[in-house]
Amino acid sequence: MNIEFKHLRLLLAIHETGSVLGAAEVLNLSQSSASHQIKYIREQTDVELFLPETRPLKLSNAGIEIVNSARKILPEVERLKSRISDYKTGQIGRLHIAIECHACFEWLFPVLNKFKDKHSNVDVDIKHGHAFSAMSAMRKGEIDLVISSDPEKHEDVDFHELFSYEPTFICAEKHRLADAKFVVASDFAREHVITYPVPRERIDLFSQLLIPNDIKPLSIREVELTSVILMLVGMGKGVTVLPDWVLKNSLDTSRLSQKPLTESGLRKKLYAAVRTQDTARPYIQNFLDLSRMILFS
Amino acid sequence: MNIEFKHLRLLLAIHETGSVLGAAEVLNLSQSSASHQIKYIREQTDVELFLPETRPLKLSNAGIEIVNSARKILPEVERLKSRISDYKTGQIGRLHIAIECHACFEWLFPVLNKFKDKHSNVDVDIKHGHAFSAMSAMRKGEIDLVISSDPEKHEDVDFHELFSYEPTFICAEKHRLADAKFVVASDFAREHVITYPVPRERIDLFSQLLIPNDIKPLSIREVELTSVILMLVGMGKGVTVLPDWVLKNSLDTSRLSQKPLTESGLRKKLYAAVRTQDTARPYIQNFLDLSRMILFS
DNA sequence: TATGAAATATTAGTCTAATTCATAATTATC
DNA sequence: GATAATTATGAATTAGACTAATATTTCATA
Repeated sequence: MNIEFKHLRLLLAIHETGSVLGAAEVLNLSQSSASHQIKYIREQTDVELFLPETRPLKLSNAGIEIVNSARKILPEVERLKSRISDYKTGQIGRLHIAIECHACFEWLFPVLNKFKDKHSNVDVDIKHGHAFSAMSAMRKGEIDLVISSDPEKHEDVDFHELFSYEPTFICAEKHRLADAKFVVASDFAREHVITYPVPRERIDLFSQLLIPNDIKPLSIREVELTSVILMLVGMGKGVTVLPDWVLKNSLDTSRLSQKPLTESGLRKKLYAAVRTQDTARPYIQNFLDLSRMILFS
Repeated sequence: MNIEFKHLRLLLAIHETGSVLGAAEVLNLSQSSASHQIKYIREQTDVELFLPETRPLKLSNAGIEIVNSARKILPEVERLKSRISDYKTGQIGRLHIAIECHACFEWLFPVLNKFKDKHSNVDVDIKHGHAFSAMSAMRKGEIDLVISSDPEKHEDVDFHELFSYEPTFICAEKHRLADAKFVVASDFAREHVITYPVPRERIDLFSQLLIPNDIKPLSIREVELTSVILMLVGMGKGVTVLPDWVLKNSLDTSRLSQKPLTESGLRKKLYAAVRTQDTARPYIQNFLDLSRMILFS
């Protein structure tokens, strides 16, 4: 037994207009075509669809069954079509984000708050557990955007530059390095370092300075929250390296001193990676715009 | 934008098998056909359905939207098909009954009780408010079966004989007519008649005896319930005429006397009218069988 | 970076089936 | 009973769905 959407639409239209001719007009069909379709449905279902000799044409109980189903099915199809349209215009969608850069939470949260105002129908989430494989997870469709500081080349992935930042040395204001013009790698050999509990290679201080220069700090203490790191540093429990923007949003910077790393200072860029097929999506573009602006607002 | 059931089925199969080829095999399609269909869907929707370079093939967020809709729509279609099948085999259906004969409730209720045991999925109901127009209401599809004692000729309606019955005179056992061999029309001129609150023409006593002979009883009292009529008759408040079967089911017949009407007795037949297109339906036949047997069980 | 195997895309041709026009049949209405 | 309106049918046309053959792409080896 084969039934198509058009048959459901036709029966529904007949039910509503009370005639085959009227239904045909509503559906922009010829009367003949409508008649043929009805014949086809009868052949397929082998039930009487109408009551004989009634005008306006009335449906039999079996016909009513079909119309009832049509009333469930057809709106669902229309809903699907409009969801596809909404998807194209970027009104709906999914934005599941993975961040490789731990300090990025500091600016990501305000960005997402603004984002949600505009795109209430976009499913926003921050996904953990993709630390190493964020890029391949994105290519597999598990996540939609990766915040990363080192772009990789992939056919199907676009890297969008967000902004550049400076990893800076931070210590207590009474620290021995608080008055230095800048800090170099060897300085860390005498320091207790406080940093995030993530692999060393993903921390600027290590990847940019300590590993290349083969320097080991006196100790490394791992702390999850940026504000707690700053508090410990302020108490003189150690020093840290964080992006320059972090102190901008910190409540209490009075007891902290911020210095460039190396004489010329370090520079890093932050990127948002999205699938090429998603790059043009309006809400993606909006996310990029918001991210680029957030540090200057 | 046009989407057909087959497209939903295909995307669902691709999602489940993880490849176009696998989906094509499941759906008994050639690989080429499946590929063409995908192309068509992409043209229609203008969205990317899949993530590039993933094996097993993964759906994009838009593709997932479609699959989600497919999971709602396709089962609904299957449900419709199986309802149509059930309808053909008589497992489901509607049996909305109108009765012209008021006393028929007496045997109709037990019939329907038995009927419901066998046909739990048939929507059974007794419809009032069609007293005059029951036949045309049935032809319009508002009801499905009419219990009637006078068949009319209609192209699209079948009358099925149920059983014949005898309208009989009933009075209290100490009534002056309690010992008569039979009762004739003129006898009623001296009687208080108790009957149903329905138009006279639809009451056997009037249509068969009193109207043809132009006889008027002393009074007419209208009572809804058969058992109450019998009680009043038993108390000597009047006499009545009811089908012979009524006393069979009555609890207390001891104080009542039952007599034929006219020397030869009256004979009437009861019919069930159904639309011709419904006559062959299994549950209709079963209803007819049960009705024919009920008075002899 | 070649190479072969597997999966997907494309092309062109065939065939089925949907639509339409013209017309017939039916039904309603006066 | 005649006429108008509606529905059904037949034949021709058109559209489009399927397949086979082939090309292309992708993947995993070497």
